[in-house]
Amino acid sequence: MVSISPFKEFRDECETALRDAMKKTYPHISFPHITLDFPPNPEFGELSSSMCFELAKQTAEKPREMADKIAKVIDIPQFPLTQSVEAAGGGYINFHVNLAEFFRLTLESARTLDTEYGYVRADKSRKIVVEHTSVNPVHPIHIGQARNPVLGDAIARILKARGHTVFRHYYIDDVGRQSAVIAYGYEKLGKPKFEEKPDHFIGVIYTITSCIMEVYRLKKAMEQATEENSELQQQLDDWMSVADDLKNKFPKLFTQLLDEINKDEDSESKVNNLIRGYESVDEKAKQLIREVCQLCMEGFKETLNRAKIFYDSWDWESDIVWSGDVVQILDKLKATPYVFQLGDILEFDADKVAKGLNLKQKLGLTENYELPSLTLVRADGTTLYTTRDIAYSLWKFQKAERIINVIGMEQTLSQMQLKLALYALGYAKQAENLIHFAYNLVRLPGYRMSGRRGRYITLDEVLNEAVKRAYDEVCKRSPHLSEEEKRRISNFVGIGAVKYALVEVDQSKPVVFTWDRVLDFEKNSAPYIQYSHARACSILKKASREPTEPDYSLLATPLERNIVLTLARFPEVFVDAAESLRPNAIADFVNALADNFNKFYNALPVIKAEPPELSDARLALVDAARMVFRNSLNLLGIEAPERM
RNA sequence: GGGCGGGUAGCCUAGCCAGGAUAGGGCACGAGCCUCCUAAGCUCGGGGUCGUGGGUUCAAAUCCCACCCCGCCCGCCA
Repeated sequence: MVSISPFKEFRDECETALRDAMKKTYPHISFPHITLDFPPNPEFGELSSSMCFELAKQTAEKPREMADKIAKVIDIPQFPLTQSVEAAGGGYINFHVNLAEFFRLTLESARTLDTEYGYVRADKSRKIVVEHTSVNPVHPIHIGQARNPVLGDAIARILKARGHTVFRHYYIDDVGRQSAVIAYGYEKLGKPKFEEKPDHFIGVIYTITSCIMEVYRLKKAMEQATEENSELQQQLDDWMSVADDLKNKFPKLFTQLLDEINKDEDSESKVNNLIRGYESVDEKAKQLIREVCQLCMEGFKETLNRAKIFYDSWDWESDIVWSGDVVQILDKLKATPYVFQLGDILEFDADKVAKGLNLKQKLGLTENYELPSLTLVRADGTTLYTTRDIAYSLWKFQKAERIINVIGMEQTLSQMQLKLALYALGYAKQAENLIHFAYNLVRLPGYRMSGRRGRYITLDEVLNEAVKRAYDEVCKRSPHLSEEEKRRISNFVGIGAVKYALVEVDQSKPVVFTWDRVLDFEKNSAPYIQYSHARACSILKKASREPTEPDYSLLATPLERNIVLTLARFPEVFVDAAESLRPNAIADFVNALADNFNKFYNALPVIKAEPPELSDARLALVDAARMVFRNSLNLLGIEAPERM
């Protein structure tokens, strides 16, 4: 017999047993749902119910008396996976699994399903767009942003394994002010050719240009201020110190850009002209901005490919604008009662939608919280990011029935406004299927990373350092390997370590970046898990035989029990991770498996175990563990190596 | 001021949605383990007011209320 979810078979047995027993012993008591938990201690079995504590209220009995009665009437032979049932403690009902049967079911299921084991298909396969990364092409991807592609890629992989058709989209935000600033700087430098990685060079130009312009703007504002303004002064001081940094780091570029920008009477309006020109398909602006963005994107692709993160679609924001979709959506919005003119600008009344359609509770908002309105169109007629995102979202909904936007939690409000705009337009179904997967920031100790200020550690640097550190480790541990093999291993170890560190923590928690954290090659890290997988492979390779005559009743140690329970639960963990969008649940799970496996590895022989039936049973166990390591790591986009 | 998210040993973290038996791990620290399938490993040890105070409950890290601390958002930025 093969099960797609072995532990669930046992769980279902326990549930059926409890229902049957309740019918026999307490036919008149109603019990809406049966809860089964993992007991804290192996002596309490593998599943346990505390339902008697609750139900005892309806009888006059003590919970323990009820538990005794219920346990007594359960007909064990009817349940092949169940070894015994007993009442315990103050009123628990503990179920002990029939281990030999359970080993057989779990190991044979894994063996049969192999690359599919654990990947429980959803009842209904959906088309899902996962939009992730979408880093603006104005500076290299930094480690703060890198949490996005790693999480997004894992989510896409998990949903695909769940049986959905997943499209991974990258939204290239080339329409806003930032792209215009970098394009402006790039042109001022005479569209230089450069040797280094394009996104890195563009990041420098962007930061310097943006900084010079910011200093100008603030100085001007100070001059115009009638009285002393300490806030402005503070901002100016801040940017002046950024300018000093940049001048020291890039003296030639800085001076050159400063000179060129000085030649313009009003750099601000030049940039604004670019923004306007780009939106209205001015050929020169179009050519210039596309060129810069394209260059930067080449750099991104190089980095992301290296991290084994791929996309199905690269969506240019400008295409959405130029196609007329944005204007069309604006017209439709104007026809609703939720848009109003405020001076020269057009506003969207998000609160009115929430109130009018009675959505506040549904959106998790308190009734008296007033949602801020959203500016749709600037006084100069250009649109804003979220406005364009409305059109983009509807465009995505042409491809899929559900959209998951992997976007930082600082954009919660605008994502909410976006959703409300869909409601306002009458797309309630789409609005409900628009999911903001919000993740918390990655910070450097002491300060937040800032692209504009050039304060960041790039993903490239982190990957390089990780691979380098991994290389040193490989040389230390496996000096006999060929140079090529060492390089190959250090590559997947280093990159795996970085990805694992970013996916391991619950997405709602902030992560403070330290090298220590990311370059951890010990327990609770990708290398630790990869190593465990490699160990399993190594045993199987050395054994070089199939487990033809396993006797699962010989697997009697707690170490073996723990492994099989973990393996059997993988499908349930997977389903939860997929349904709740919690990739870190997979990371947690596979790390726990590695713990169990390494303890087993250390304590018990496999190949040399006697009798051969025990050796075969252990081989089957190791093989199943190998598959679950591999299948778990696949979900996280981390390589499962056969040796390292 | 309002909204959202977070607060679990020196540091990091799981468990919280669906309340149950002794709050799991990891790092760091101390003591051990390679004639034996890979020591990126294993064994043992100390280390906890689960932010604070109330409430609900037979039972609260978990649910409710209030408060405190940290972060983010409330822009004609994205």
